Amino acid sequence: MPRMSEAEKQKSHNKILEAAARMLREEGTDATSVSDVMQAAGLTHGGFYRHFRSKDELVSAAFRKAVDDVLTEMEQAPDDAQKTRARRDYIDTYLSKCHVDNRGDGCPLAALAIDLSRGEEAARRDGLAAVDRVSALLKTGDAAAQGTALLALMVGTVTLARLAENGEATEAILEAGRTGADLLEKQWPAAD
Amino acid sequence: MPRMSEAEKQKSHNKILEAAARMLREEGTDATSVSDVMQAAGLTHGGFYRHFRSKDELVSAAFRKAVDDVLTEMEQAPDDAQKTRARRDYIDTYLSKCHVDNRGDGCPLAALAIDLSRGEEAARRDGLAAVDRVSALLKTGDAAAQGTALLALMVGTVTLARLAENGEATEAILEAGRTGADLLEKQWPAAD
DNA sequence: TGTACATCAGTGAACGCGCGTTCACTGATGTAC
DNA sequence: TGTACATCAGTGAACGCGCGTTCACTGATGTAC
Repeated sequence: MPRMSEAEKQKSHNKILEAAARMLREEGTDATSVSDVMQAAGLTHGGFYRHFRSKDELVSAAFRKAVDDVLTEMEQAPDDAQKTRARRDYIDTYLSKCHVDNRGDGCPLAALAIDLSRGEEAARRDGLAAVDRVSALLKTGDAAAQGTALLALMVGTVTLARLAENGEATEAILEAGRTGADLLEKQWPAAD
Repeated sequence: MPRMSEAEKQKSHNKILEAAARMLREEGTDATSVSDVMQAAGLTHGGFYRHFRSKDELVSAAFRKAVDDVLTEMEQAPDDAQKTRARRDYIDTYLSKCHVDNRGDGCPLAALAIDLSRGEEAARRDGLAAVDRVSALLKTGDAAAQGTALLALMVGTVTLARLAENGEATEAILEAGRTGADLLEKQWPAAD
């Protein structure tokens, strides 16, 4: 059966990355095994090291892919009106029960920031780069800090909401987050 | 050498809980082994099951202890003036570099909320109970949602700040969180 | 108060298991002539 | 364009290792008389 063509290899590579990006967000880095990822990608574990040098490298690559997936739409907005709309949609979707219930394709920071912060320096750098990127997209004016605070509130809200099992408690936490986000958007103090 | 007296057993029990409460917050639930905890408590791993039925039970107990440790001071404030002061201190300490750098005796929700949310129902219940308890202490008026939003912002801020390695980036994220917290405290919309 | 005995906290070897990683192997792919 | 051969993507067995948990054992503790 082997060997596959270069095009086939690229397809396998993408499948592994996609499976990892989903599973890592669902279960965390420690609970996601290389074998599980390879199986989800339709391959066997032995071939993993033709694609990545280590599990750590996969985690980094999958995290960056997840960030790209989640942000491309917002970053591609051509003008200010579109940007504002994309930003609104992002916040509304972020603070929704759907996001809380679907970790696998949700915010990579909400799912993995703690794991990354406990890992190697390279992993933390990836995480921090994502923070900067999302913060920049979220701010309404000049204040970078506004975007950062908004992101922090959103990450915290979804993290806490994921502790709730019944819809009522989840919704209460999300609603608190929405009210807070509104405040941070509209009342952020003008830069000095 | 064995057997120890009941008093000695209680001391061992407390040592195990304290070691676990610290190590779990530092490394997370998956990366903290029963053997590591027992060693940190000055015991050998085999005796663990005289104290807890499983690792899951230890995680729950240690999380609850950590929440108690972190909140007792604030909850014991006798009058409103003391409560306000304790609340202020809590927020200031929470959003400090010291808290970012010291996971082991920091906020158990910032350290473990994700792990708990991925675990058994009992673990999630413990986490949600902690959210309710802290939220109630953080709100300034009648609005429970205010406390929840403030907690979410604080948890998110420290989580993101822990991705940064150098003091400058950490401080920028913390400062954004502080400004946001101020806003949530002072500008929260009056209840209808 | 003293004695006989059951209890059980703590020890350390052992259990089965899944982990990340390595390796010999297969055979289609890509390349050099 | 056809042929010979090196490359290497993917397979599946195997590696050492640390995990959570169990267990036979020890001997001081607590209890019953």
